[in-house]
Amino acid sequence: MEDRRPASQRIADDLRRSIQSGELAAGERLPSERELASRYGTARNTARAAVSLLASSGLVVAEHGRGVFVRSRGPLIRMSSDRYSPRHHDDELPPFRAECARQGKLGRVEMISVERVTPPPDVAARLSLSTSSKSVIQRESVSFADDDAVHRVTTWIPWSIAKGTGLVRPDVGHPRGIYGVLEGETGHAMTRIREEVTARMPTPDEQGYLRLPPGVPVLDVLHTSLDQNSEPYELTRFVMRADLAGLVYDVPVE
Amino acid sequence: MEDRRPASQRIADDLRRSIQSGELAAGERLPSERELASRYGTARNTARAAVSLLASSGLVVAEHGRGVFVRSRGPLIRMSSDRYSPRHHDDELPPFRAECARQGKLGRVEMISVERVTPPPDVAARLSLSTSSKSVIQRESVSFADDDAVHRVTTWIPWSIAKGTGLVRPDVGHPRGIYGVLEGETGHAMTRIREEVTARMPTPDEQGYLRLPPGVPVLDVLHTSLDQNSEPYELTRFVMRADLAGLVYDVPVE
DNA sequence: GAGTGGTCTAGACCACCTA
DNA sequence: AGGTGGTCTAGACCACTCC
Repeated sequence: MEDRRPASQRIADDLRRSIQSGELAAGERLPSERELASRYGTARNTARAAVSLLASSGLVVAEHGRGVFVRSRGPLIRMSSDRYSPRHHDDELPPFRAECARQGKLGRVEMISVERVTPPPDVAARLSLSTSSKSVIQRESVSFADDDAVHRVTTWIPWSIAKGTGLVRPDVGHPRGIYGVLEGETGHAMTRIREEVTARMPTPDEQGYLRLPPGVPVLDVLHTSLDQNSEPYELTRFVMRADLAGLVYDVPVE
Repeated sequence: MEDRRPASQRIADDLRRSIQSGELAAGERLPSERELASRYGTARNTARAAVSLLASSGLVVAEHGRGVFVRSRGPLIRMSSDRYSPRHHDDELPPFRAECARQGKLGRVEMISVERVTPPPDVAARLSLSTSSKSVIQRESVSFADDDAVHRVTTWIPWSIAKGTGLVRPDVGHPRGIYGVLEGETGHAMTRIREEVTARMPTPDEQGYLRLPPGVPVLDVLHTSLDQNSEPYELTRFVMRADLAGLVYDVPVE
């Protein structure tokens, strides 16, 4: 009966197995830390270490005063590459809200700010701008599905393009949103997009405004729109909760 | 001089600030846990909790017996959507090794297994197969850049297609790899791809074979290849270290 | 009030690395 | 040998939730 593995890992492994086998179903409460400690004959801290291993890998979530619960993973909000397609120009709902509706959720977008700012270096580089002062309009918003913040969206448009359009104000007022304005009022039609996708753990402020439980990474998508001259005219960064949202690319092989 | 925040968080915040300001540069060692404890007048456990907060968000990495070090983040290995393009058919190096070379690294792929298996349900569904027994060939490999495991690749091909080709053996022996075989010997030409992208924390076995430090999420990409009849004929799952690799999609708006 | 997780203390011993 | 992180103990008090 050798047991070379540390007690905390043994407890964590036992719990993980119980979860994966379905013995502990999604939403169910784990034994309390004190219960685990006495059951395994360890100090409470040790049982607690085991639970926090599972928490930091996103398997369970602790609720203060209530217990530790198995996280449930529903279907993801899927941001598809065809969300910019002309096929969808006459849709009733914008892509995010349509996807939420498809899953029986209520989509909602909350505008945070619209400002003329100096672009961060990675943004300036992709828009072929010098990092000269206040050369872009920055629009920030947060998208919700049924009160869960799903992603934060930050859009940058060169001031030289956005100047004089409705894009400098929070309410856009165009049936097709900012892309409608960009095509209709400034003549930039989207012909290609380029999206650079990474994943990482959230920063503390992202944890804050997305209300992220520990152990949930974010998808970080840097989107560039190219116009009919293959020139970049708009950049958007999506920071998405990876446990609530995913990406789908459906593309031709060229 | 109010300090309502817990001491461990205060220490973590101070360290985070030092790192972000560059005061603690990438690769540098943090003060030891005992040093932090005495500096802040807390128990060692408290200082340790602070450090492990940073570790689980991927900012630092602990090395047993040596210290805790600020993680450096180099440029990512970028898997681009054009890696399947006919434009690259005559390239000297396959896409992964070419990308590594571009970054001065040595790319290498290690074959793990080639087996005839019963497909997992999500795979069977996308290949329009019943989950009947052993209906696919499964090929597994791990890709390395300079001794770092960057991603694990699992490919499934329906047995009805792979039967009788070189795909049932580990060494493929075609200049263009498995896609060359699929096009040349079975007549399935790739016309579209569909990639479903999510991110999550790794499972314990992924932590093992990718040698993942804590606090590093993985990108989980489920790739489907469609042939000239828009039928799926091959599926691949990439599980990628998100701190070493990213994705790039460069696609037309249709 | 009883039970839960959140934080903390002040020790201890072990495993690993550097010298 | 001495310093580092890894694990653990046996307590304590606090904050929150539920009844």
